[in-house]
Amino acid sequence: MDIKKKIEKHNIKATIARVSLLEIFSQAQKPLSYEDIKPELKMDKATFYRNISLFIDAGLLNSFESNDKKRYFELKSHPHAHFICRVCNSVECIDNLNITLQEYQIENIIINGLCKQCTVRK
Amino acid sequence: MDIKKKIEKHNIKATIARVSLLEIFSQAQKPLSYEDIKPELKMDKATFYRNISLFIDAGLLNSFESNDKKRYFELKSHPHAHFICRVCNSVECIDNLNITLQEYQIENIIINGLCKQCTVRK
DNA sequence: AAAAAAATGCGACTCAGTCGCAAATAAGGA
DNA sequence: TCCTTATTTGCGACTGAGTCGCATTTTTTT
Repeated sequence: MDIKKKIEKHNIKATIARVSLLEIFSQAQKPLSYEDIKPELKMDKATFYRNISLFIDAGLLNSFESNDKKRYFELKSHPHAHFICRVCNSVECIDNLNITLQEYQIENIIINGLCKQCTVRK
Repeated sequence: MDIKKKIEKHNIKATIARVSLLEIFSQAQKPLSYEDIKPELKMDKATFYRNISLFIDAGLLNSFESNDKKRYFELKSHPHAHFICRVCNSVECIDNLNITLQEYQIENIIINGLCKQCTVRK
């Protein structure tokens, strides 16, 4: 089981709850909010957040806030930016965008505005 | 009264509550959260949020989420990015960063990571 | 000045996220 | 295998941002 090893590599015990949680993120193609995950969640809300924090601290997960007050989580794979549409609230991953800032260490970039579809409709 | 005119320009009635609210943002040098504003707030929480939404829809204010689960508001003046530090949670305005995305309309950019001070301390 | 429309305050509510604690599960000896 | 200890989990209660309906106040219109 690949995921189990991935967890244990970070000195975290691979409990059933944790493996199933990371599995959800592995199968997703884009960031997920608690609301997205809730239906298929087999653990308590508190446990969910505790494990999410654990994964974030370990560097396995990334989290950021949308403009619609939702917090999104995703697997920390390759660094990339996220575009969040003000109108339709969709979240898109933006690759091939390289920004550097002197003396700052960038971990995530969120761009707010109008997505392709919503720009056209204006 | 400058602020009053600014509000009325957007077809919004310049009530006392609204003028006082925009005044707070005019005097601030950086984005403010509800928590920051609360002490000097003279209106009800509901009214505050209603007026904030109004200003945002009118394009007078900008809002974005920090990584510490707080929502920040600021006057929409010149377009610029924001840097939020994962460690000290400080919010900094980043000028002279120009990013363009084909077919997307960018309204705000939030960069998460480690700020200058916290990068050094690592 | 009266009637209609908009803005506000109030209270109740929702929902994400947190915390303490007790029960359950896992790990480590002897 | 049994006992002890450390971790993890579920449960319930709680906080705090943000929303909603409704009655009251303020503003606008006729």
